[in-house]
Amino acid sequence: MRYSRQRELITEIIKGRKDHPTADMIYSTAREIEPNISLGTVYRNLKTLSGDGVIITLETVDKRLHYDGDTSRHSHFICTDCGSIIDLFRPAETPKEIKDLGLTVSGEKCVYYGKCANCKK
Amino acid sequence: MRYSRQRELITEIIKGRKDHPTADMIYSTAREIEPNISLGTVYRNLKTLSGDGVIITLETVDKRLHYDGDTSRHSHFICTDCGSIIDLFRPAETPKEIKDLGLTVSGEKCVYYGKCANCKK
DNA sequence: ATAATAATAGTAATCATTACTGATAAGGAG
DNA sequence: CTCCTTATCAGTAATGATTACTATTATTAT
Repeated sequence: MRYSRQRELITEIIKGRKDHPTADMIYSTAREIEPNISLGTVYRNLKTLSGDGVIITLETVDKRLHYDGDTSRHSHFICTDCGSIIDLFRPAETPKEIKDLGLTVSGEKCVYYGKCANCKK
Repeated sequence: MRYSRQRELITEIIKGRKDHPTADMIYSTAREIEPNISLGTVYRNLKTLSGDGVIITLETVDKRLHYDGDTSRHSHFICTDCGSIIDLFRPAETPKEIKDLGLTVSGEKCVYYGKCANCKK
């Protein structure tokens, strides 16, 4: 894979934030630094980076993909009221059932839904 | 909510199968019994049924929504080679961290990715 | 420096899902 | 049972995130 200034920028943007931005959010941030960067370029590189395990892709309740620069094993909580995504850094252990079924796990996405502390009031 | 023959049929179809069909798959099955049923009707009712907790909506790796008639608490394994979805009926327990953060869980979606026994050969 | 070809910018196309509209039918009131 | 209100429907158009395409640019091995 060749170096590209655009991919470098996109990677920096995702790694530099602790939330879970969409392609569009990354695109608008990228344009502040690289005004001619194309939305297609953002999408293409997000896909590449995700495929290479540099970032993580999250399918949430809205129909857009969200990206996470933190590739350490962790889960997510999504508030069904305000939509905020909260990291859970102490995820549950992988079900033993998987071993019994002869499956090999390469990744996991655990999302819990409910109300965050703020929205409970 | 009023009764409708169409919603009844859609519910029966989902509850009657053990896989995780898309709206389109449900639509084509429904048309065999109710030839004039509309795709929009299928989508509208799937959304309603999901909102009422009668069925579960799954966001998978392909970009279409899959539906699960089994609402008991369980997780899923998705084979990244063949795309098959396997039920895991002994899911991991919910992370204790959630309680510490003051979050209330109403639902969860845990998906594990990897290779199924068949594709490992 | 040059050639080969990844990667890009800009734009068009795709396609799952949603919205819209006039017609139909569920089901409560009289 | 008949009428009326309005949820639901069939059919079709619109939406919008993502992908595909193409001529151009830029990386990197030789």
